[in-house]
Amino acid sequence: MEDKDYLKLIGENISSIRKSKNLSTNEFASRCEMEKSNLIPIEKGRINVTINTLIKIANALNVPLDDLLKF
Amino acid sequence: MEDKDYLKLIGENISSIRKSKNLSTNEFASRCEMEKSNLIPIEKGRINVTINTLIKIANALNVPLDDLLKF
DNA sequence: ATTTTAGGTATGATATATAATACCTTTCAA
DNA sequence: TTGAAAGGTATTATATATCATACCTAAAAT
Repeated sequence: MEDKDYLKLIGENISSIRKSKNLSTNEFASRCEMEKSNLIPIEKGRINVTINTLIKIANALNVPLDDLLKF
Repeated sequence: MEDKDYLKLIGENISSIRKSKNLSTNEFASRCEMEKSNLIPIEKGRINVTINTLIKIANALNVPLDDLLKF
């Protein structure tokens, strides 16, 4: 599997968990203490996220890190 | 748990798996197609690795990504 | 004794993740 | 019929991940 594919899957995981918790991108960004302009491309799989960012996201979504990395 | 702690744990995971497979840092770096000068600080938990790098590492070690992220 | 090999550090260059801000469009409630 | 609130994009700036290379020390191998 290509790197890009992993990023896309991670983005989809994040996006679908966020939606399942009824969080807007704004609310989500504020919980992550990150910029929406950075989070949306992450959900689209356009950014090669760092582990610290993934941890922030997992915390904001209140899920274990593993949930973001299911392939 | 602090970000730094996660990085340290991930580094320890990587280091101990590498050693358990009897890989030198040079051989490891070459399998990752990465620089040793970047991998050693990762093992020390000094670098906020990206997902693509973690995936390269997991592939080089022939373990699932999850194995690097056990806390 | 000399050479390898292994772990490790230092440094300058380049690519890119993230911040910060502004803006656009559509939808829907007031 | 306006004006929030939603998803999304664009851009500039800053921090830092990764590359590329050179170098050091200690321990083993020859």
